[in-house]
Amino acid sequence: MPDITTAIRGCGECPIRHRAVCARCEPDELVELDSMKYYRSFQAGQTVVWSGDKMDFVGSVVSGIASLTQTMEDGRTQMVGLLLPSDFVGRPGRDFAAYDVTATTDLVMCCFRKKPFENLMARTPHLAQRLLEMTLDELDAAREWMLLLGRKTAREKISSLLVIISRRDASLKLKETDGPLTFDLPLTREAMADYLGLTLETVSRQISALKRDGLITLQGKRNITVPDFQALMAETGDDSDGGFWG
Amino acid sequence: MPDITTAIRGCGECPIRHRAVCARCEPDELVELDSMKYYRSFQAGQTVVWSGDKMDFVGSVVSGIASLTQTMEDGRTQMVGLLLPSDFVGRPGRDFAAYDVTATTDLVMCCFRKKPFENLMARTPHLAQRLLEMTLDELDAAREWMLLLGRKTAREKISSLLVIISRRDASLKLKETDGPLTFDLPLTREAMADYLGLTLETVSRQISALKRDGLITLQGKRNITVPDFQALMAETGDDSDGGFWG
DNA sequence: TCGCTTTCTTGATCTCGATCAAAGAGACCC
DNA sequence: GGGTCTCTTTGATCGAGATCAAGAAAGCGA
Repeated sequence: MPDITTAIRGCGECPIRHRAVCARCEPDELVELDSMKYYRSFQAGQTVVWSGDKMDFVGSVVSGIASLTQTMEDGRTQMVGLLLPSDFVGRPGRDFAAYDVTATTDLVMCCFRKKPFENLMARTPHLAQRLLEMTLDELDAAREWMLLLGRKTAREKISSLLVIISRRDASLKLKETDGPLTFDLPLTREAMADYLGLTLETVSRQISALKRDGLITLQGKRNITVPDFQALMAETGDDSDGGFWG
Repeated sequence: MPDITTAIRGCGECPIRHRAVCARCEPDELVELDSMKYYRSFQAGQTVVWSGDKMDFVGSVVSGIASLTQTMEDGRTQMVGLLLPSDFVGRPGRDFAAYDVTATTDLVMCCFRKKPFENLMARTPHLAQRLLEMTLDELDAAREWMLLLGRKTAREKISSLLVIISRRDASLKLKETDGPLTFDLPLTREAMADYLGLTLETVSRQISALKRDGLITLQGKRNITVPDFQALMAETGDDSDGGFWG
């Protein structure tokens, strides 16, 4: 059982972009495991690292969801990755974060101090191969997303996102895929918009439209039921066989 | 010096999606190097592999440019990667192509037969680490492109593409970056549109607009001069320091 | 040189999603 | 309960880029 040797709590404001002024970014909790790794937990909405900041660790998600986002000077933002449990973040050999990493839900990460991790990698050939596998998967996902961002309509984008989330949820629960499927959206409308390259109003309207058309039903704002998965799939524009995400 | 032991000229049908109309796909030339690798050359426009086809090799670009594209059932296409000399394509451990790979210009590839290559990888730890590096670079590029596809305007997209191409061209020629910069576009308007998530008409209009505004001049359709690189950069929406592509 | 094809440009119009604006629905606190 | 958040929905309008439609320019083979 890990021993809590440190617990830090920070504070202040978080003005996006001009981060020099940001005094409280990471009121998180830190749990020391050994000389190489430690757990850190974040509440939903907290920032793990800012793009460009020094990042002296790599890590993987233990529980919860984190997002990678890029922001332009004028504030336009695009989510470029969603990190689920077991996903890896950080680049051995690079000292600065390339993206903003944010906790989308409550989040626990297992962090490895960079130097020891790099040493481990040099000693363990299998580790690089495993990371290569994972990175290639991420690259495939990123390219799938490029098709979505570049060519899909708003309705197709929303449907695709719902399909992906419900698929993942179903696989976690090991449920059969026929019959109604119910799950919670782990993202706000705004986060969905940032992921899909839309505005939050359009996201809201398209969700309402899918509801109106009987493709989904809502309980509250975040809980979604898909009565006919195939029907929703047909709205995504993807091959019916499921393609990459299948 | 490699010995030409085989020279094949291939052909047939291409039954992927609606490609049945395609009568001749890969009239390429093959140059055997050794039991593990060989060269193949393609003319501009030829297809290296179709998405979903069996792919019993991995390879890297020797000269020319290849593109990775994804196509939806109704024909919408999105380019998801541009392969420049030294770039790698194919995934060890996967037997089928995930994307259409097309020669954008005349192209020479160095192909490695998959099995021997996988054996080599198992024996050579450094190889996986090198591939990991390259894949992480591609992932960064893909994510940069996601921001472009999701959030940039048509003018910003075109400017970004021109900046990337001119940067690469300048670095190949080892020219100083101040002063006018001249280069040939290696892509048709349609290919640019597929890369940028636009239509070819919009690409054409935006290029005309940049010309009208004095940011570029054209000699013919493909040869572009950038009189003031910083001015063009300012149109991309990116940080002035160049960010990832710098 | 003359077609013929491919590539590119430009114009007119339309539409989907953005933008601007307001109000509803919860959650939380006092 | 009221007050004040944040998140979400919905309406009205606008505009960037798509679509439809001609042509122009360039390349190429006969």
